[in-house]
Amino acid sequence: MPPAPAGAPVAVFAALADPTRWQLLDLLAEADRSASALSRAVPVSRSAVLKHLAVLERAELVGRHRSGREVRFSVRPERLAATARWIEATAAAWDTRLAALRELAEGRSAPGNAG
Amino acid sequence: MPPAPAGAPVAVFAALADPTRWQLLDLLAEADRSASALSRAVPVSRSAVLKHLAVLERAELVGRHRSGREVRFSVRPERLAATARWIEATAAAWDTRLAALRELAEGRSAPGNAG
DNA sequence: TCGTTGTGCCACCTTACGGTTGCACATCAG
DNA sequence: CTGATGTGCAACCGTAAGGTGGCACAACGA
Repeated sequence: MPPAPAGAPVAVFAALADPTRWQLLDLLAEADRSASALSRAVPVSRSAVLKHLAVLERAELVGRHRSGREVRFSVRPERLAATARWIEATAAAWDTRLAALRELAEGRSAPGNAG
Repeated sequence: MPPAPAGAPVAVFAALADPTRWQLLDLLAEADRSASALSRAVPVSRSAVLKHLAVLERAELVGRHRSGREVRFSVRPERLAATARWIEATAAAWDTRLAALRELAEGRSAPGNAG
């Protein structure tokens, strides 16, 4: 159990914090696409799409691979799964603290041996 | 299983996308504190702390309760746990798609019966 | 070859975000 | 009452983020 969320995957959260980026992830979850193809499916320009893709790539949420003259992007589920696990552990840590507090409030003056 | 991440908890991700906010969550995970107390523990002003808390509160990651003239803030693990579950499901959906694709690449022309 | 489509990048604009200071008002301790 | 501390705003500031258009060059198709 992680005692304290010292180094949170902030880059991943930041990447996930934009609705347009989720649109792109949505599209990429269906099928790999190029930046140009994506820009035709979302209401922003290719340049904007490219920037979003760069953010997602830095967060390791998407990958790229050439296919002829095209550059296809694809989702990377592992990073997302790892983040989910990390969050879960953090939530559990919070919960543990609150449960201990609740125990005190119950009136059980000596909850075992904690100092 | 969610077929597609249509409505992602973007507010939560945005709230989690700032290191200072994580500092505050860290502190609050230890014990409930007031905005003033928090501002003494982090290198930013009380106003900045207040703004961060407002963001976290909107994302339902923290809660508040008065204690005399003070307003104490506390972490809310459920929202975080729910987000973890949501991410997990999304990652699983991505993984499923990629696994199906991989199956095709394997050469198994008829992957069971999927349409 | 020539047109079309895609990439890679740059300069630019606008707004939201993280941060600050400042002040009026409430509340607790002496 | 008085001082100290805390809350609740509001005004303001600098920077980065999201978005745009444009252009040169590469690669595929007829």
